[in-house]
Amino acid sequence: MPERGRPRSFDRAAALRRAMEVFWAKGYEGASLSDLTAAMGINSPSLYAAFGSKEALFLEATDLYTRSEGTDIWSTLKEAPTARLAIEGFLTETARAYSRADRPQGCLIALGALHQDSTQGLICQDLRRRRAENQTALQARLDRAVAEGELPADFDCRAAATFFATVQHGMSIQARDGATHAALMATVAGAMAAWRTMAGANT
Amino acid sequence: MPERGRPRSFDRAAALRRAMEVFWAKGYEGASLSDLTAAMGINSPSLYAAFGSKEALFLEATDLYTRSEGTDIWSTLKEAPTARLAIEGFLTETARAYSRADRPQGCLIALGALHQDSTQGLICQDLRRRRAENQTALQARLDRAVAEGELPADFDCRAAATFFATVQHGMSIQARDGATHAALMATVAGAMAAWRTMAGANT
DNA sequence: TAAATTATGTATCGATCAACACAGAATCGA
DNA sequence: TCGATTCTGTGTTGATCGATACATAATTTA
Repeated sequence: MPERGRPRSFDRAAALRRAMEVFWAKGYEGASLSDLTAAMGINSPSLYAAFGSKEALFLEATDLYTRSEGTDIWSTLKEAPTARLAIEGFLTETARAYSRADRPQGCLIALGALHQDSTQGLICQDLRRRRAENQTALQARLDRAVAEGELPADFDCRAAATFFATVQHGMSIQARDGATHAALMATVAGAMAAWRTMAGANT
Repeated sequence: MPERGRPRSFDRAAALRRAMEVFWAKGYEGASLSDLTAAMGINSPSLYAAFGSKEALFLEATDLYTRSEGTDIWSTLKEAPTARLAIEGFLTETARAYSRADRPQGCLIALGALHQDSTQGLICQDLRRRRAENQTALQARLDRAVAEGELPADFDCRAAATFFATVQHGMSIQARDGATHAALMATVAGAMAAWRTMAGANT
């Protein structure tokens, strides 16, 4: 019954993916409707009919980003057998994802809208929430390791999660500056050097 | 002889400082001429007469930023007696500078223009150059420590500089997300934990 | 086939963008 | 005092921003 009237003549999911790539490369402000409609292959009335507004399109695009581009990173974090391998895998997957030749460099969540503004308060807030959720996921993995006795009880999971999340954010800027995969891995190595001090050499 | 014709009725240096704060808070794209002229207390023709264009104003503002806001961070790096204290001081000063209540949070150089665009290619390029210079300064300090025998000859100065520069970039995003000074210091502690592994426990 | 419904393309809306034309005002050297 | 020079405020420029009005096309239900 949702099939009444003239059917849509374009692939909504494909158009959303194109929009995601534009937002990813140019940020929310930097992506104009002209950029978006050109990449999506549609005219603006079709965009508004299908997605509602530029804001709503961005929110849907970030959702798609999290579901498609973020899965490797966050599934590695959760499924790795030890906390150390979880953090190392998390950062290694980040280095790989941020330096893919066929994708914009860096992270849409980290770089999409950093300057709060009256016209994009909602966007900023949404990305900020997503970044906070990521940091929470990091901390949850470390908390689990403490609960399972893998890490000492006095391990500061909150501080460590803050640190590793910050490193990941920095890697977005580094990648935007054209850093190679090897350069990003140098940062990963540095972060894992911190791990050895924080968790002890035996973990 | 530069005093001919009607004298300027506003303080050019003070106006530049106001412009710097607007760019710092909103980024290059996000700062409109209305924002700038309102903060500077002048009309747009005065802005163009005194600074040339929005682009030129931004470049002058980043220069002022480097000279005024960046001095503590980079003088600490150069003047600290040991490499370890240099890095620790560099990061500690960063944490302080990025979380000042009377300033925008994070760094103008890191956050001012991350999305390359035809209209702001020059701006992006300039900020990128400045970020590269900062990383070079970090590496130079570490190179010096190796040359002086403070660090082992096989210490990877380039990788370490990449790592600490990346941490600093991440702290800008962290600060933009409202991180307290204490939270930023948790990241500093993480980075210094890496130092202990990289340079050995005795440095 | 007719009525209802939804999508598309063209063309445009008012608002805002960065930048400037122009005339009057304020200082200079002569 | 006077011309030359430079700055200031008002008003406006063409371009672009995000978002729609409107007529037409394409489908479903009756």
